[in-house]
Amino acid sequence: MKKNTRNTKAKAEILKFINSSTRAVSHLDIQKSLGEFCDRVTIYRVLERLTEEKSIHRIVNVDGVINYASCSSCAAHHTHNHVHFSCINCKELSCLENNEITLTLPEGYQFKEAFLTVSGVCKECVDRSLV
Amino acid sequence: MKKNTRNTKAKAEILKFINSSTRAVSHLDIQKSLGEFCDRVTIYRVLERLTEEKSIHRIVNVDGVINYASCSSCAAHHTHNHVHFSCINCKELSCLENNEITLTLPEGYQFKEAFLTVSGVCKECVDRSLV
DNA sequence: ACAATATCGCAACAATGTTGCATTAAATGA
DNA sequence: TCATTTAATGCAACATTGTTGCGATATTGT
Ligand SMILES: [Zn+2]
Ligand SMILES: [Zn+2]
Ligand SMILES: [Zn+2]
Ligand SMILES: [Zn+2]
Repeated sequence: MKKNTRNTKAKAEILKFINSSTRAVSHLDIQKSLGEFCDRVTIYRVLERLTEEKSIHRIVNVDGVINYASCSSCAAHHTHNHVHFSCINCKELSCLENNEITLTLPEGYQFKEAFLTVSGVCKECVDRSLV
Repeated sequence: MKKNTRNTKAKAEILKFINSSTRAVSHLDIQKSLGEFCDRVTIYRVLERLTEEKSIHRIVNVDGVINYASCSSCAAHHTHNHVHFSCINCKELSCLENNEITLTLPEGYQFKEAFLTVSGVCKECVDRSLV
């Protein structure tokens, strides 16, 4: 028996925030944005549900902080093996599309998923520092 | 004026543990291994120092847990851009040598470092499950 | 509308990481 | 060797982040 999920205000609001953001957001980002809208714990649980439903995907940043991003752009390739970019200046974490990677594992290893994050300076920050 | 670091028992013991391990280890792994040898806080501070001194390097696992591994094998290429492997079964996290990756960033972006971790099943676990 | 139950809020807890400060112990040179 | 300097430690207290249990609430299929 499958358990059916419900469309609640918290879920809608959180998904809207994630979808409207150009970068991946953390639990803390969401909490700050929503304010007193809902409880801290609810955010954790909604994020878990949204991830299970594949409405969003989780990205572990280079510092270990878990972030979430919309899956709208991923819908096409159906995988989350694409590259993520983490700006060391503004801390932006975003998805880089059209960046496939190929690699070979040692003999006997089974591949499941690739997590690739590149750190550096994003275009905005580069432009700002040149001005 | 540079601040000189000292060779203490805690530092020696922690580095020995990391170097003698075939996989990357977490703060918790070290704590369990050392027992009452030194304080929890000391481990945090030693890991920070060892990382600064580039005796070890940090690897963020796919679940966000920070691990540490020896840099002995990295000494040759002087970068930590190599691929890491995370076993979904035994949780092993290790460095994969001889696995260079090339990728292109969008126009205007500056590259600094690449963090690539592949999840899957390690050889040991594959063999075990086939028996 | 109503019953079933997924979800929520709250409180309490657990895990992980940080900070301040008095004490200890490396490293250095006399 | 011994005294001096100060990096490093231990401990306590705190901060942050994530989890769990449970009674109350709200969504959804009928
Ligand atoms: Zn930036
Ligand atoms: Zn992505
Ligand atoms: Zn394994
Ligand atoms: Zn490595």
